[in-house]
Amino acid sequence: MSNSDAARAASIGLAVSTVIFALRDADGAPRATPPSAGGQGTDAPATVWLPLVRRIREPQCGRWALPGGMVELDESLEGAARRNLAETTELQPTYLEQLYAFGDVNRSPDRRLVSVVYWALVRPDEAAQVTLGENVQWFPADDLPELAFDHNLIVDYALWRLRTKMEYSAIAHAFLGDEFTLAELRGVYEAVLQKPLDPANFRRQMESSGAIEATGGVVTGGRHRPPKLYRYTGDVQLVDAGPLTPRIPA
Amino acid sequence: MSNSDAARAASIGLAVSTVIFALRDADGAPRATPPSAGGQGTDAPATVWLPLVRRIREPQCGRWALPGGMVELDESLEGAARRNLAETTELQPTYLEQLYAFGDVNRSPDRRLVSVVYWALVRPDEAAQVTLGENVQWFPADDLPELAFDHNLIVDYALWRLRTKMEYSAIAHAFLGDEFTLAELRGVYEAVLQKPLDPANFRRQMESSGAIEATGGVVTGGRHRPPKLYRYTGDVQLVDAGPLTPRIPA
DNA sequence: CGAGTTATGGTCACGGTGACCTGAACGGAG
DNA sequence: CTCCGTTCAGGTCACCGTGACCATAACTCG
Repeated sequence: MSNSDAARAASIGLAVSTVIFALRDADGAPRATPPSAGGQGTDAPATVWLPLVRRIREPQCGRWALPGGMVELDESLEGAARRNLAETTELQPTYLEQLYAFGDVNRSPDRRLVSVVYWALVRPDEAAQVTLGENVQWFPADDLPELAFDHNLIVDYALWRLRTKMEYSAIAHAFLGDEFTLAELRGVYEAVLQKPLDPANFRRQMESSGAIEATGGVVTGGRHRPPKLYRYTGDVQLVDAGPLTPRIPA
Repeated sequence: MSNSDAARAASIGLAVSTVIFALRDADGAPRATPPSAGGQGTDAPATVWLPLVRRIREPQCGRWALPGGMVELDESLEGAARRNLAETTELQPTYLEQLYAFGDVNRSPDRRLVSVVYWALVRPDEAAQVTLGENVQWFPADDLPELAFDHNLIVDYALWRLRTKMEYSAIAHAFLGDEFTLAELRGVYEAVLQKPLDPANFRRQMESSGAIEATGGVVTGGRHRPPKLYRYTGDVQLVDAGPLTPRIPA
């Protein structure tokens, strides 16, 4: 329709970034309890954390930013997100979903840049493997420094999506291993939603949802009645993980 | 990180497309009742329709496709969507929200193309102004021909989003004028959700939600008790219309 | 005026939820 | 070995939103 759109549009840069969420202890410790092993069970309240990388190039050199990079010609958007994740943080997320495409004209001071942003959930034991260093560190999601570009806005939006989706979808297990106790699962909800939940009511809701089933095993070693282990059945759809997700039939 | 990403990525084309939804009579008539005027009230069941444009260039020349085009260097993504809408269908949507970024490697046979897709809701009186022709026509959203590229997938996803969001958000009024009767509002829900709703229960829910208020006016002329007119209060947030939407405080 | 139609208001049974209580099953202290 | 503190696990109960349904109101048209 316009005169010279194809030629001009070719110079818009296309990048991907990812907001990676993991649960860690409030003091920053990597949340010892991997998949509910016999460990003495960290019961300190967990909070939401995310890894950031320090920019080593202009513009905004030195500032913390979301991991990301340009999209290659021969990779999909999600593929580009996974590649950048592996390259910068060595993470292979349990859950990965597109969040939003940010494309304001002046969001990057250099050239015109459109970023397709993904958000990811990783298990604590995975998160612990992130090689920290001068240029990669974990930050509490609710108390971030001033980030590069519009990344503060992006993280806030991703955090809102995480908390909203946690209330109506079954994504909590992406923070846990294959087997988990109800207390651990409840801990995930409490960490994300930032409010205590009644253990008995939580149990009733989870059991009636059909999303989990008992494995038969229990966890011994605690100074109390041994809790049963559960796993996700997969019966409950992960609602709206994108257009390619099989939808619940009407 | 990679070797030549910036240079290669520069040649990925960035486009926007929009799925435009409007309600029309099942036979395709433009849904006479504009903003609940004195007209004799079309009470034929409405269904969801969308306008498509015929491609006049290769690739996929001749096929029907979503209205859209390339993003210019000096316009935002939403701005590009609005411009393309105005250019191809002369529409200024009441509601416009980003849907998803589609970026599979082979979704366009020609060159690598990433499309940021928006979805829009327009009022019937607006929709009636769309200049139809050989290359612009309305189609029922649930019975589409084979479209160009991956546009069938896109429309299906947009339709799923519309129906899902209709159940928990207050977007129905985007299909109506400033003032409307509860029957008209209920008709929107019934058309989108494809199921009849109890008039009395619907009234109760709408009134208790605080989303609407009576204007004081009524509609006379029907062969029955005159219904009150309502308007949206704006108190109820349009949930999740993107990162820039003010969020409900915790 | 009566018939037909929709608007509007009310009742009632049911299911899910939050608040709360009680017993079960462990480890540890004495 | 017993008592105790803890969490697990199962249950009760009041409340509220919902769907199904009934009744009356208020208009037009024949």
